[in-house]
This record gives sequence, structure tokens and C-alpha cells, in this order.
Amino acid sequence: MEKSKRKEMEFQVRRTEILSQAEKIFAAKGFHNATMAEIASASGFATGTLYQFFEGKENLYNIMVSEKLDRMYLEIRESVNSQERIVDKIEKLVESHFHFVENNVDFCDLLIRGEGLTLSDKGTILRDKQIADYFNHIGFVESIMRFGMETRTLKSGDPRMMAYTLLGIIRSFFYYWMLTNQETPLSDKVGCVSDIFLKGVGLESTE
Amino acid sequence: MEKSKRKEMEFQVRRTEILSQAEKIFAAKGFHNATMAEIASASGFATGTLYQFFEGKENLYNIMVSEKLDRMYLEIRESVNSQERIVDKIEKLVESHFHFVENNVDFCDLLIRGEGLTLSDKGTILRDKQIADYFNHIGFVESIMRFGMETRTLKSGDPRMMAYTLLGIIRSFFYYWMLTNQETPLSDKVGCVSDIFLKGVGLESTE
DNA sequence: TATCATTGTGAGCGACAATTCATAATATGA
DNA sequence: TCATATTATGAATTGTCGCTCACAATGATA
Repeated sequence: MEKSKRKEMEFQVRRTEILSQAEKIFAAKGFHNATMAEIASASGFATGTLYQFFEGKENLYNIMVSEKLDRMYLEIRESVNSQERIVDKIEKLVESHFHFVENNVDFCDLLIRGEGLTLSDKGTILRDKQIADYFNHIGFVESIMRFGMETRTLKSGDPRMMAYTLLGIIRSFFYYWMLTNQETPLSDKVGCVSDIFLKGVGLESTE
Repeated sequence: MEKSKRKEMEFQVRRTEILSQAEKIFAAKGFHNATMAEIASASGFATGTLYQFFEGKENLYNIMVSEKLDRMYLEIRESVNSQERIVDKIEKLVESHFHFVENNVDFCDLLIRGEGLTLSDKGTILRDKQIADYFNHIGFVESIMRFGMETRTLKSGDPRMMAYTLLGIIRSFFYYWMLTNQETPLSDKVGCVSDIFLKGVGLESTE
């Protein structure tokens, strides 16, 4: 049994190495331009060996993206949960999103390109998983909004719409930052985002 | 000269037909799973004929997307410009975006998948054009914000950040609507979006 | 109708890369 | 150490289209 445990661990180490190299290569060249041969040699294996860890190219790609996103969502949740006040929670949400982007530029570039989402049969199953995860995340943000309404910090309204709004703003800033490779860190905009989100852009006098 | 004009027109008709069929097929299957043969037969031509209208597959795809987006931007601009008051302009902006989405579900699905943005050499040139167009659009929205500030309807602030915000919210709602094929029209949310954008979600008492 | 020009055709070429599998290398255990 | 099980190898197989081009069809001209 000890043996098999060590085996298992070695298996995981190799698997992780492949995933890590795959991430780099996919990020650099996109799904369709990356080749299995390249990923194999980068992780120090022969082409055929990859197929002992993953069912195929799509599978490898999807697992890589999926696990990466899982980690991101987890990070964000923990960061938000570490705060008590609703306003701080919102700020942390924005901040942790932005941190992830800043620390994973290549991966985010891959996400923007959005490649690999049109996949065949098996691929769609994993795609659905990613969509489900995204909705799950929306649900999480929604719960923050609901909390804000309970504690009378936020206006009463549809918490789901609020969640869409906040995530949309975050995404838009991330998008802009990716396209204009700015010298200023994205994190500088955290205050700006949460401010607009909470107070809106209209003057009090408006309507 | 008359002859050549008729020729020119016929050429345009054929070209348009190909583009129209290409749109359907690309939308249904994505860039990589669509084949030139399929597009050709759908538009009533042989494979080789397509190459008299377009340089190749990437070229066809990019032109199709590019021209479609141009029409969208134009529609939105006209719609916004038809309004005098800033609040109406904002509402029209949201509304016309949503209208486009509702009337072009398949095309928007293609956009969400984001396929075809990782292209080789020539492809990137056209990709850059699309990014430039997007920035141009942001600039347009920014000018609306600036106008709102001049007329003292909007708070003074960075108009570009405001533009990112509004476009982000719009995109987020569009995204959610696409993923949950809802029975309710997206247009129902126009009021909700412009409201949150102008007033924010925080209670007055906040801060 | 004969001639030339333009445009359409689609079978087949060529390139590419995912996947497989017979074989080699390595690890296990008695 | 030898037999056996496990894992790695990478050349060969395979299938897929994008694209070309020699030829056909159509249309224009005289």
C-alpha cells in the first residue's frame, strides 16, 4: 500500500508538470496552434506518454483551464470571506479578481481569446462544467449582495442583477487592461470600480 | 462602363450571399469546425469559387465578423445620436446593444466563443482592426460621458472609466442572457441597467 | 456562328498534427 | 538474478481539410 501511494504521488507530480507546461504553451500559442508534441517535449516526455495522463488534447486543455479556474474561484472566495463589512467584501472581490489577472496575464489572454470552447461531444461536457462554475460564482456574488441588503448597506433590489453588474464592471476593466498593456497596475483601479458600483455616475440631482 | 457596373453589382450580390451563409455556418459550428466546402455548397458555389471572393478561410471569417460589427456600431451610434438628453442617450445605448443581441443570437454566440482570434500573421492584422474598432466605440461612449459632465448631469470623474463601466455592465447582461436562454426579452433589463449605472447600488447613507 | 474572355468547377494534392501501438526501458519482487 | 508487470517511447498510421489548377461552362463580341 505504501508503494502504491508513492506511485500515486509520482503520477500526480508528472501530471502537474504536464499541466503546468501545457498552460504555458497553450497561453502562448492558443489551443489550435499548440501541439501535443511540443507539450510533451516541454514536460520531458514523449508524445505517447501524454495519453497515459490525459485522454487527448481537448481533455488536457479543458482540465488545465478548469483546474486553474477552480483555484481562482477559491482564492477569491477566501479573500472575500476574510472580510466582515460588506463594503470591504466588495473591495476584496474586485481586488482579488484583479490580482489574479495581474499574476496570470498569459492565462487570461487565453481566456480572452476564448479558444477551445467550441469542442466536440466530450468537450462540451467540460464546457458545461465551466459554465456551471461561472454561475456558481455569480451565485456567490449574489449572496454578498443579499447580505448587503440585509445589513441595510445596499439598496433593496434584485441581488442577481447587482452581481451581473459588478462582475461585468470587473471584466471590462480587466479586458481594457489586457488590451492596453499599461504600465500602471490594474489594482490601482479597485477603488474606482467599487466607488462607481456603489454610488453610480449620476449627480444626486439626477431624476 | 454600364456593363462593368452590372458585373460589379453581381459580384457584390454573390459576395454578400457567401458572407451571409458563412455567418450562419460559422455561428453554428465555430471557425474551426466549419469547412470551406460546406460554406461553398450552402451558397451554391464550388469550393474553388470562394477563393475568387476571399483570400482564404481566415480572410472570409474576419471580413464577415468585421463587417457585421461595423454595422452594429453604426446602428448603435445612430440610435444614440437621435437623442438629446444624456439620460436618454445612455438608455438608447443600452437598448440598441440589447436589440442587436436579440436579433443576432447566433452571431453573438460566435462572439462569446471568441473563436478565430488566434490567427496567423495576416489574421492578426484584421484582429487589430477589430480591437481598434472596439476602442473607437469606447471613445464614443466616453464622449457621451464627457457630454454628461458638461451638462452637469453626471458627476465629474474619469469619462473613460465610466465608459468601461457601462460597456462592462451591458456585456455582462448580454452574456447572462445568452447563457440562460430566457423567455423574457433582454430589453426588459434596459431600465435596470441604466438605473444601476446612474445611481449605484449603495444606500445614500453608505460612507 | 466562331472566337475570345471571364468565371465556375471539384477532384486531388500536400501539409499537418492527433493518436496508436509494437517495442524498449525500467521497476518490482521472489 | 531472472521473470514479470508497469510505464515510456516515437515512428508510423490516419484522417482531415485548406487550397490549387487544369478544365468546363458561360457569356461577350464581331
